[in-house]
Amino acid sequence: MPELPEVETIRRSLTPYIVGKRIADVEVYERRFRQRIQRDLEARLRGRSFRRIERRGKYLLFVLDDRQCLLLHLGMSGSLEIRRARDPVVRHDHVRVRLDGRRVLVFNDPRRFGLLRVGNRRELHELDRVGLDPLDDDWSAEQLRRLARGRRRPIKNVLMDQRLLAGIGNIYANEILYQAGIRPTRRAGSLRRRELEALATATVTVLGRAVDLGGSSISDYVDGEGQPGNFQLHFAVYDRYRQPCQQCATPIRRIVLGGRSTFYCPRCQR
DNA sequence: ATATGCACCTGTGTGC
DNA sequence: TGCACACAGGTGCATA
Repeated sequence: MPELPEVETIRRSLTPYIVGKRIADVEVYERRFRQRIQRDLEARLRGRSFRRIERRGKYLLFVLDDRQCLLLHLGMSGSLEIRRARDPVVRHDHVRVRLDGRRVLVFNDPRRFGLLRVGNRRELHELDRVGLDPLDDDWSAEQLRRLARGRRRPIKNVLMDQRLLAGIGNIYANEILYQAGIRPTRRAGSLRRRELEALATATVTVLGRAVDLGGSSISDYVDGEGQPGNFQLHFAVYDRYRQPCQQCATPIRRIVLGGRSTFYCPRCQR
């Protein structure tokens, strides 16, 4: 579910509830994830305080006061929400972090594709493999050119490769390519300088706009306060198979690329 | 280097 | 109603 804009929205919405707060207690109800939740996760968290929340691509990093960090990935269906400590535990609530007082941070994940792990930064090697963040200040067409040069893969696959660019998933790859007027199947290495510039710009504008709108809520995504996002109201192509392109009215096409549904306008994207 | 398929899971929508 | 099936925001691995 969550891509960069949703993860960033969650990060921002949780920050005021989390930063400076002490962890009064931790309850784990389910450890069977793709990567099993550590046996001593509760012990490592209990009594610690949160310094800040960082984001790297689709990962959230909760920095604690003892050089340890809680690394979290929401996978396909994960959510993080602040609730009242007395609220009932519901289906697929797997971890509850009780903050002092009446609040609790709840990790809920029906499909259990998420990841939750405590360690110091060098132990969290998942982060070694995440690429450039397109919302960082140093992101540029020049950077994108380096990533695309010589590659024969479709540009959409390059955008979604987390080792190259961090944070872009299926929704935003489709939307960014539409905004840039580039067909998802184009070989990355074949893009002209002007196209790469348009693509680098589209990356920033689309992701930025999505963050401003609180991300996309298709069926179930909500931020840390339970609020849905609104970017789904502005999809140009994603999930719009056969619907008219908003610029030229040509029906949107759907193909499969890298096993993922891919949507584009055959007229506006060349 | 790259492409494909599958595995990991549950939930939802569709057609019969 | 029930059932089978396709598909879903992600990632990692095995195989070609």
